[in-house]
Amino acid sequence: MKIGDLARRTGLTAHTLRYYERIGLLPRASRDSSGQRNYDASILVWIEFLGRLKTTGMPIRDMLRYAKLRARGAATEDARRVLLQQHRAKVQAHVAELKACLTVLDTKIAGYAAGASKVEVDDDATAIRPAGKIRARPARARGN
Amino acid sequence: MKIGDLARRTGLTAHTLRYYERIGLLPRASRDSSGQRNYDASILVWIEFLGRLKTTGMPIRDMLRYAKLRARGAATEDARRVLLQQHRAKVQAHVAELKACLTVLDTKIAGYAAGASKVEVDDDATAIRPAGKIRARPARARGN
DNA sequence: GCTTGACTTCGAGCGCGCTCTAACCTGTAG
DNA sequence: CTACAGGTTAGAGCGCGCTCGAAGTCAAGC
Repeated sequence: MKIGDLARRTGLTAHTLRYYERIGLLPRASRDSSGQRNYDASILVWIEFLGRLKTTGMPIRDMLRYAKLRARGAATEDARRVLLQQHRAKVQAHVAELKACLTVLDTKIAGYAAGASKVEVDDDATAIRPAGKIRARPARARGN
Repeated sequence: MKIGDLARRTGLTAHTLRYYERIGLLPRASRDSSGQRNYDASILVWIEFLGRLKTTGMPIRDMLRYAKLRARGAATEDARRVLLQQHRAKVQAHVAELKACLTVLDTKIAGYAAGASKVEVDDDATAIRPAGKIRARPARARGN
């Protein structure tokens, strides 16, 4: 499979696929006689999984850590499981947060629908600092 | 209330608060005799709401559209309701997507936990292109 | 008077995740 | 032989949402 086909199948652009290979998210694809990438269909599974991680908000650097563990084989399965479990917890927390926001949105929408310039809609007095986001600045540590 | 206090109360930095004012997300704060911003406590409600929008993934340019409608008063309530309803739908869809991803994660984690290098964990053959993301490039239209 | 700390404006810089351009190469159809 | 589609690389550029630095002002406390 050539890069254009893979692009069509995954919904990513060829540019993005090359970019992913460059940074190590995708393994270096084998090349044909004229240097063009030739993909095995099995890559689709991996790319889809990457898509899930991306959808759930995992930053590329973390996907990269996972990818590198994966590349090192079965010995890293524990580490990978831990990584996914931590990510899962974050996603779950985020879903809960979103649901809370949804009810706030619903309240506000209901206010607009019912009130029609009769109720003071802009002041629903909920407390600030909703879920303990204490501004712990991420500390920008790099180093793979 | 001075900007530092507001920063502490909201969890945003003073830098960010000034930035928000600059771009129009926050109304221009009144200044005291020496030019320092003096905030009314009512701003907290608005900032919290902005936080909800941000948490739910609304881009700043959309918050800006909402903020400008809000600034124009009660006549824009219909438009604001529509805007929030559209956003709500997106958020709900995103939550559904995340939940689907959670079950995928769970499957994979379970595979690692049970298998321990006995099952082939890296090939759960789910179909690619999970939720009809057809690569409609956003079309980058600017203009407020 | 002097230091300290919190504020002001303006504008540059950054991290992220792509996205695109330029210049070039290759295989196939007409 | 020519045209064209689609591939290659290296590297620059972009949109987003901040984040920070420089240089200056101001008020309070010692």
